[in-house]
Amino acid sequence: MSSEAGLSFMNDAVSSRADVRNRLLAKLSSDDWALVAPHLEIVALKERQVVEVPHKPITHVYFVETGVVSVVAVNEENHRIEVGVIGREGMTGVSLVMGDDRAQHSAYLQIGGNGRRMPAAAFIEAMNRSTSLRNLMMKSAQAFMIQTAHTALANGRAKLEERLARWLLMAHDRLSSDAVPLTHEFLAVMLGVRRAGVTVALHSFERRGLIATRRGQLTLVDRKGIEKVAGSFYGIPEAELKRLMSE
Amino acid sequence: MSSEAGLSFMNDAVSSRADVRNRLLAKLSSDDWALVAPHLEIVALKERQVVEVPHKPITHVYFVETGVVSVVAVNEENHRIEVGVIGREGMTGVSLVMGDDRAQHSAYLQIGGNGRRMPAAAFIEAMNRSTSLRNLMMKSAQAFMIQTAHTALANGRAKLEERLARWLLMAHDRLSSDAVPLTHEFLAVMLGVRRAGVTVALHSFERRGLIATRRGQLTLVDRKGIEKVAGSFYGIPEAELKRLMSE
DNA sequence: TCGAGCCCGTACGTTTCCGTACGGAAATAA
DNA sequence: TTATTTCCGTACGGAAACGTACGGGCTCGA
Repeated sequence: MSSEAGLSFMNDAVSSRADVRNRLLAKLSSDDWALVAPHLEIVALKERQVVEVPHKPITHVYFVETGVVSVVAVNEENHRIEVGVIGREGMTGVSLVMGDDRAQHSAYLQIGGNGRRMPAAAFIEAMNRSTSLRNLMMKSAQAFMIQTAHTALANGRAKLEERLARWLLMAHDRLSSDAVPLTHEFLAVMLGVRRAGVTVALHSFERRGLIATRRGQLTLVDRKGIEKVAGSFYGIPEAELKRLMSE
Repeated sequence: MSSEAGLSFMNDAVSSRADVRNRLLAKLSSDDWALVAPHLEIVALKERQVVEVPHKPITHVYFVETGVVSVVAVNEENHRIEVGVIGREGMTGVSLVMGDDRAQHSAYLQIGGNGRRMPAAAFIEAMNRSTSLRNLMMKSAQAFMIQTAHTALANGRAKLEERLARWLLMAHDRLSSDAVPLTHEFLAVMLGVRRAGVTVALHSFERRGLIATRRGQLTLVDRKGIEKVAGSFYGIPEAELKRLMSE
C-alpha cells in the first residue's frame, strides 16, 4: 500500500520472491514467477473484506499469505453456507482457472491478514502463456473441489460438534498461531447453524480441555483431541492437497 | 457390443456423429470430434456399474447418453453422501481435466442406460492437442463444481423433503421419461438419510399429487409442484450449466 | 467514566430426523 | 405353486438441533 507505492522503483519480481509465503506462488518455477510477478500487488486483507460477489465478474485473484478466506454459497432465498476456506495454500478466483469469468460464490476474509493480488485479465493471460502455471492452478482448483465435496459430506452426515471441530482444524492449518479470532456468530454462519448451538458446543470443548475461549476469540489447546472429535470428517482434503502439491 | 463389433469396419467417427446424444460430445467442433471419435467406444451402462473407485486411477471417462451416474464422497469411517449426479449433459472423470490421474469419489450408475467411453490416456492426449476441447471440458468441470457446492448448501440447510425434491428434479432433468426407477433405499443412501424417512416423504409427495409410486419406481406427476417444494435449493447449478454451455 | 452496542451464557418448548424394528406385500427364484 | 428375498409402510422413543428470547458481561468510543 503506501509503503509499497513508495518503493515502486524497485523490481518487485526480484525484491519480493524471497518473502513470498503463499504456497502456490512459492511453488512457481522462476519462469512462471517472472510471468506473474509484475502483476502482483501486495495487499492487506481486512477482516470482512469482500473479494468475490456471486455472479459478478472476478476482478482479482488473491494469493493469501496470512488470514483465511471463506467461500460461501448463497441461493435466492438467502440460505447460505460455507463451501470452502482458503489460506496460504491457495488462491481465490478458482472459476477463472476453469475459463469462467464470474464468481459463483460469496468470498470474504473471515480472518484478516495479507497477501498478493493480481488482476483477473493478467492472471488469465499468464495461464495462457504457461502450461506449467495453468497446471499448477488446476491442481489447486482440484484441491478446492475436494474440500467442497467433503464439506458436502460433513454437512449431510456429521453432527454439529464434528463439523465445528473440522472447521477449527481447517482454520488452524491456515493460521500461524493457535488463536482463532472469531465470534460464535460467525462460526454459526459458516456452519449454517444457530449461534447458540456453537456456544454450547464450544463450551463442551472447553470443559474437555480442547480449547480455551474468550470474547471474540478461541484458542486451540489440544489439537489431537479436536481431531478425535472431528473423526474422519477431517483429513482427506488435507491429504489430497499434500499429494497434489508434491507431484 | 456385439452389433458394434460386427460393424467395426465402418468408420465410427463418421457413422455415429449424428446419433451422439451426449451434450458435450455434441458440442465438439468437427476437428475436436475427429480427435476423440477414434477412441470412443459405445457401452451399455448397467445399473450399479462402478465407473470410479476413490483413490484409484481413472481408466476411462464416460460420456453418458442415457442413465444417471451418482458421484459419492466417502470417508474412512464409511460415511457417504452423494456430491453430484451426471447425465447426458456431462461426463465422468472430472479429475482428469484437472490434471489428476485418480478418482476422488465413488461413481456408479444410479440409473442404467448407455453412453460412450474413452480411455483416460487418450482423453488426456486429446485435451493436450486441442485447447478448445480442453476449454469445453473445463467448463463442464466448472458446472460440476457448482453442483457440488449447492449440494453442500442443501445438505447443510435444507430439510429432507426439500432435498428429496431437489434430487428428483435433478434426476428428471437427466431422464427422458417421468419415471425414476429407484428404491427408497437408494434414494436414502444418496441423501444420507434413513430409508424410512424417504418413504414417509415420498408418501407425503404422493398424497399431495406430486408423484405416483410403485415398488421400485416413482413417477413425477407435478413437476412444478416439486419445484415449489425444493424452493431455491434447486436451480442455480442448472442455470449456470446452461450459461456455461451456451457461450 | 459512562453509555451503547456487541457478544456470550442459558433456557424452553418444538421440530426434524434418527435408530431400530416388525410385518406384510410384491417380485423373483425354485 | 411355493419359498425366498427384496421392498415398503408404519411405529415408538430418543437425540439433535431449531427458533426465540432474555439478561448479563465485556469493550470501545464519546
